[in-house]
Amino acid sequence: MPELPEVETTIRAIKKFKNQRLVNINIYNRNLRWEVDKNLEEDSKNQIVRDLRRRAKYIIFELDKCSLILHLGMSGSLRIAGKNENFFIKHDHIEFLFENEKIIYNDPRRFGSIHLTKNIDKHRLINHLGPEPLSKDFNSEYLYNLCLKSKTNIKTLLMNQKNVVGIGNIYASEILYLAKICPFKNSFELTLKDCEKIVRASKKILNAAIRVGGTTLKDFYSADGSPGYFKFKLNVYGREGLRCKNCKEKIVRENINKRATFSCPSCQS
DNA sequence: CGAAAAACCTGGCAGC
DNA sequence: TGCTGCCAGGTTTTTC
Repeated sequence: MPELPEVETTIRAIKKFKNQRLVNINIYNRNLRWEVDKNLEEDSKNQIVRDLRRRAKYIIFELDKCSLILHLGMSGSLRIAGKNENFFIKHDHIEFLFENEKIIYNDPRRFGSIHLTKNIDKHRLINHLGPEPLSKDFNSEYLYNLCLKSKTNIKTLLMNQKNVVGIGNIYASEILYLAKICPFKNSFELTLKDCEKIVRASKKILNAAIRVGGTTLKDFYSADGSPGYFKFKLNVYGREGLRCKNCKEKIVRENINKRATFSCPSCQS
């Protein structure tokens, strides 16, 4: 479910666990995207959370001696509960126990993952990632150079985490609509000006989504239980057949790499 | 090498 | 009320 804004929203909701002691971890199902390491609980328990941050779509707990890397996959979410609350929901897989409360990881499709590492920058899930879209490293010159070298379409390029992180299927459509670029456009045909529009649209859309707590289509909720309201600001995603808010043309839905892709055939070229 | 397709899972929904 | 097939917010692995 979660793209950058949803992960960022989740992290903000659990930020209060920074400087708290991670007393222990309970794992009820080790069969996630990858099997959870046997030593993970033992090697991470009884340490202070020194920092709690996001890298790409990963949630990272910086502990005293190591880092925990958590990914929510397509359907994962966190929720906060009282330490002694024993209210289990189907697909609860992991509990992070703190002094007074716990964080529960739930994930129906089990595309998520958890890893423990001593050197996070060298970890295989982290070391190949591109720049953060909200950083200065993601700028029009950078994107333009990538576009020149790539043979694929611009939507696929934007969703490739080696190029830029955090952009998934929903926000890719929204960003390209705002930038007035057709998602099927060959990246090598884009101009520097086009790249500038895409970079600006990316930052604008992601920031706007973070501001309202992400996008809740059906099952995304922040760790404090609140939904995201960006659904009401979506311009194209899920709006096939409806009128473009700009030109009144009908929004179309097409597939790129088997993923639903939404655009206005009149505004985007 | 890069790009496309398959793979990992469960649940919900449309259609028969 | 089943059953089948398809779709879903992601990313790695395999294949071409």
